[in-house]
Order: sequence, then structure tokens, then C-alpha cells
Amino acid sequence: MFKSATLKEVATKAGVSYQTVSKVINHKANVSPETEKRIWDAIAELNYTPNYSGRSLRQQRSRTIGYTWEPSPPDQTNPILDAFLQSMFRTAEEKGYYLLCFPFHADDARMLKVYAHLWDTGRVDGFVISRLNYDEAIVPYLSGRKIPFVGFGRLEDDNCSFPYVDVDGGNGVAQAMDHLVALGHRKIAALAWPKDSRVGNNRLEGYFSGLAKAGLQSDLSLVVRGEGTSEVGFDATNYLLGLPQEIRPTAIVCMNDMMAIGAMQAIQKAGLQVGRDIGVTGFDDTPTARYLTPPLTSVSQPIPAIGETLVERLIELLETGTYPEPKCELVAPRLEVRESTASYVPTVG
Amino acid sequence: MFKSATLKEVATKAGVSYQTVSKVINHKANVSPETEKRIWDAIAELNYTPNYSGRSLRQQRSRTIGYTWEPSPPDQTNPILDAFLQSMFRTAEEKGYYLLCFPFHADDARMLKVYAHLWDTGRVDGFVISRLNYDEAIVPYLSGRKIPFVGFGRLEDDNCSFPYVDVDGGNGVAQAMDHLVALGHRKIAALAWPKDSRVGNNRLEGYFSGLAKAGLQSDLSLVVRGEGTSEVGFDATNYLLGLPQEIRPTAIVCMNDMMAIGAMQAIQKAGLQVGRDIGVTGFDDTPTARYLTPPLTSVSQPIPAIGETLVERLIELLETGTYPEPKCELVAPRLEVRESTASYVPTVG
DNA sequence: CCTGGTTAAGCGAACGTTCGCCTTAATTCA
DNA sequence: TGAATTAAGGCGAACGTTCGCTTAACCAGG
Repeated sequence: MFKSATLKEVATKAGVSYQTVSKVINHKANVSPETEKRIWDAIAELNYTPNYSGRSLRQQRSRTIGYTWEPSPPDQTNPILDAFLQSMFRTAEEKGYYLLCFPFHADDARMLKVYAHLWDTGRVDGFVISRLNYDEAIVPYLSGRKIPFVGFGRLEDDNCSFPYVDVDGGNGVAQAMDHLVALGHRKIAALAWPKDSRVGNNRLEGYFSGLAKAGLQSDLSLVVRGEGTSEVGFDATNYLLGLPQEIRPTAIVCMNDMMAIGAMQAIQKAGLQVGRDIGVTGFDDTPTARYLTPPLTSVSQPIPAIGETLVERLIELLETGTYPEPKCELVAPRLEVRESTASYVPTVG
Repeated sequence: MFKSATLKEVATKAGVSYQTVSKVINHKANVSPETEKRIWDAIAELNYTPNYSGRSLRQQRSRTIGYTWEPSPPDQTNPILDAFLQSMFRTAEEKGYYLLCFPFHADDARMLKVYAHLWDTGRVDGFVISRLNYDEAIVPYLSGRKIPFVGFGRLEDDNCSFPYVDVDGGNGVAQAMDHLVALGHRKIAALAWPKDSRVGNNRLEGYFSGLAKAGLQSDLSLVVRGEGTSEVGFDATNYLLGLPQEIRPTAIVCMNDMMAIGAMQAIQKAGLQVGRDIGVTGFDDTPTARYLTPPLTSVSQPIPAIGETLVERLIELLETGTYPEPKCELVAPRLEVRESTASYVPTVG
């Protein structure tokens, strides 16, 4: 391992004290132009790079951000992970920071220990956290210890007690509802997540507000809940298709793409055509959504922008000590209309 | 920001010098049992955690591993990313290391600068690299500077010039070929990647070796190349289905799942049944593979084991300075047989 | 000729460790 | 009894920075 040159070696070469070199590098110097040039020349010649450990020891900061996430189950792919991570890495690097990624542990106590260790050792200056759900233990822990963090997602009924950026899932689903209503649909079902999912409930609100806005009655027999898998979507849709004609839905709004995929399979298996006979919308705009037959209309989240915002805000918090305004932000997703909701022919009922 | 206690505070509390505390922590001490107990008690009471910067400054090592990867294009999902990262994080943590993840830059020179910066500043002790292709600039760079690294994947014709773990893609495709031949297929096509893809060519070798093993002639008009997207798979399959009956393939071996998906769509659009009329195999065993209709037979890579091995080897290299044996390793993938290759009825030709 | 203000740079100290050598007192052995 | 050995722990130094105070030289104004 070849060590890089140190301040002292640069100083010797330039004929100044090493502290002066430090000042020049940090643009805090009061030096003559000639001296400064000599110093910069020496730096270039020796290929000097400031040592990270020395710097962070002195400054008491690591310029490192910690992040972990709950891995997808082996039978699913996290469609946003790659873009989310890259956007955070890029933003951080631009500001001289890097991300330290650490493993997820399902055991809360174990997980908290890892957060604590990274902080106590001074390996990180703060955290980005995601997968916020009702029972999140990490938020009170970090808040209580005054450890800086920003969240991707918020807690239930949280009145902005910590800085976060979240997708307005309700808004997204409401957009899907508006779209379906405009196409002429009047009986619309929802495939929802279990009741203990905060994200799921938030999205589902858009379903009800969409109904209300269109002046439609909500019928709870048209709301089916389950884990967001394609099997659940398949089974739930079979159930919906078996309902009596007068209440059978002409469109199905799904809280994620996996359930939408299952719904489409069930519809096709029943001999119906997705889009013309029954409209289907998803949520996430998974990369595969556009390759399904027919391509799936889905709500798309601005993931790269979110990653960027999160990191920017955290760094600002770290460097100024105050929360940037607005402390909490809700960003609107966008509906990507495709053929799974095209060419619906309303029957005058 | 509450600082953790320091060695000195612990020492004061225990009534010894702070260097002695350090020795106790590092199990290098010659101290009486009573003193040791006093020290451990003080450590527990003050909740002391060794400072990371101080330690790495002194030891001249960061216990940090750098990793970056080429992000998937926005219309695709990297099916192995999540599992690969988590397996590396876990293994590293067990050994007291963490991963520093940094952004990918398409510009080689820019990318090299980031690697150099992370190394020169002492932020990382070594790297894991992936996406090895013919023109990989990073391998000679790191080798030349004697910077420790291990690779996921190897270079063309590389006689183990650096430590790596790679999937034996040819073996995987050969398994698929054996399977198809056993089912009675005699005319088998391949959907391959562009010629400049090392990974793609490696997989394709399994196609030719599979043909040879079965004593079948290879027909280059049955090998279609293109970017590994579902569109390419779709178009290529349409072409194959249009071939005259005597050479038209009864099975299609695809070098990834995306092309297999396109192939299945083209087959279904032509009114044929995947599995019974034409067999299709993929590669990657994407989580969605099992949810396609019909479920896709695909070659599955032991990703978590690879991540684990890579990190273990790198750490061993870092700590001992020598390459662990075997320096280079090729692991065999496994064929997951599903319905896309089921119930084929060979017609006596 | 002295004062006070710049300008340019030096210097000591500190951040929290680890490492190797040194000291002290007690013990052992001939 | 005196020298050699051992156990237990102290001490100085170093890793590479940054920070704040001091200093030396120079200059203009009274």
C-alpha cells in the first residue's frame, strides 16, 4: 500500500510550514500569490490528497451518511432501489459526502444497535431512513438521541415531527380514479394492502376521495385487501369477476403493480380483454409495466428527485444544524397512461 | 451531537492510564484481573465506544470496502442487486467492515478519479468491482497501483490475473440445452447478446457446447443477437417463427429473462403455446420469471453466496496481504425448470 | 520617532487512538 | 544477601489534520 504524501512533505517542498499548506488548501490563507503558487505546485507534484482519517478526526465529522433498507423477499424485485441509491450517491458525492450502506436486520433491537454503533464510533454523521411504518422503532430512537436523519416516508398522523420527503400516494391513486371516471367507469374496485400498512392506507385514501369527487357511492365489497403479490391480485380479481352483474366492477385500481399483474392474468383467464372490458391501473410504474400485454397504466414516483432531495436536506441539516424549509415535503406522483385503461366502451346501464 | 466517551475518561474513572484501557480493549494487556474488571466496568458505565477516526488514523486502515455498479437503464430492473448488496453488507459487518457505495460514472476517466480519490484519501482499504467487460479500465488501474480488489466476473481470456468469482454462464446454458435435448428438441435457437458482451459470449458457449454434446449441427441462422430487451426477444422470435418449417426451431434458449419474455409474447401472439409447441428458457431467474404465464424455466445464479465469498476474500486479502486460495473461482448456476419447457410433444420428423 | 494597523506566515495544541519501550515493585533463585 | 526475573502498568510518540493565537516585517500617519 503506497501512502499518499502528507501535508508535511508538501510543506517541506514548498518551503513553508505544514499548517500554512493546510490553510491554502482550505482557502483560509493569507499568503502571497507567489507562496500560494509554490504550494499548489508542490501539491500537484507530490500528488497530495488530504488524508480522510486525519481530517475527520480533527473536524469531528465523517462526511458519511448511513443507509440501510429492508431487502425485498426473494420472489420480488425492488423496482426503485437502483435508481434511488444512485440518486443519493450522486448527490452526496457532489457535496463531498459518501454513503455507508449496512445490512438490514429484522430484529429491531439488533438493528438499533447497528445504528447506534455507526453513530457512536463516529463512522457516520447522520442517516437516511426508509421503510417507515406504524411501529417504526428507529424514529423515536434517533430523535431521542438527537442523531440527525431524514426519512423517505412519514409516520401515521405525523405532524412533521422529523424531516421527511414522501410520495403523496393518495394523490396518485386519485389521479388514476379521475382518469377512469373520465373514461366512463362507474363501478371501480380497489386491490389494497393489509390494514397495517401505512403506505397502503395512504394510497387507498385516494380511492375514496376519487369516488367522492365523482359523486360515486363507495361499496366496501369492492375493496379487497392482501399482501401485495400477484397471487393476491389474481384471487381477488377472480372474486370480483364473480360478483353479480349489477355491482361487478368495470375497473380495478391496484395499490401496486404486482397485484395489477395478477388482476390482468385473472381477467384474461376469464376470457375478458384488459382495457376494453375491464380497466386496470397499478402503482410504482415498475420497469416491466410497459412490457406487459397490454402495457399497464401505472402511477410513477419521482424516485431520483426524492433521493436527491433527501440527501441535500440531510447535508444541509448536518452543516447548518437547522432543518431546511420546508421541513417536510409531499411530492406528487404522475400517472402513466397505457393500454390497460384504453378503449373502454361504457355500456349504457 | 453528543460525543461518546473517550479512552481518557474511561481511564480516569478506572484509575489507570488511558493507554492501559486501550490495551485491555485490544486484548493486549498485562493487567491484573481486578484492574481489568474495573476497566470493563468503567467502559460499560460510560458507554464507551472507540472512535472510528482516531482508530483508523492510527492504524492506517479504514475497514471500509468501496463498491459501485452500473445502474440499470430506467426501463429495466436489476434482479440481483438487492440480494447481492445485502449479502455483501452482512458478510462485511460480521468481520467489522462496512461498504462505502459511490455513484457510477459512464466516463471512464471520471470513474477512475473517484476510485483514486477514495483510495488516496484513505476512505477505503479496497474495492469490490463488477460489470467486468472487455474494455474494463479499472482492472489495470487498480492492479498497477497495487490497490486491493476482488471482482465479480472476469475478463476475457484472463488467466486469473486478479482474484475473482464468476458464474459459469456457459455451464448454465449448457444445462438448459441438456434439458431441452432430453425433452426431445432437436432444432434449438439462441437469443444472444451483442458480440462485445463478454458475459453474453460466455453464456453462448454453453449453447454450442450443448449442441455438440447432443451431436446436433449448429446453424448460425438460429442465433440472433441484440440488446437484451424484451423487444429484441419479440422481434427475433417473430423472425424465427417465420423460418421454413424444416429449420424452424422448436425451442429457444435466451441469454436473459427479458428476451425470454419477449419471445413468449411473440409465440403467444402467433397462436402457439409456450411449452407445448415451443420451449423457452431464460437466464437470471428474475423474481417475475415464476409469475409469467406460463412460468419461465430459467438459469438461477447463487448470488448471495457470491457476495459473501467476494467480501470474505477481499477482507482476507486486506488482512493477510496474500490472496486466499483458490484465487479465482467459477461457480455453477442451477436450472430452475418450469412450465415454459414442459409437455413438449416431439413430432416425428 | 513612536504608534497602530496591515500583511504574511509560524507555532503550539488538540482531535482519539495504538504501539513499543520503560519503570517500578514484587518475587525468585543461587 | 544480592542479582536476575517477572508481572503490572506508565509514558512518550506518532498517525495527519485544523484551529486560533502569536510574531515579524512593513507601512502610513501624527
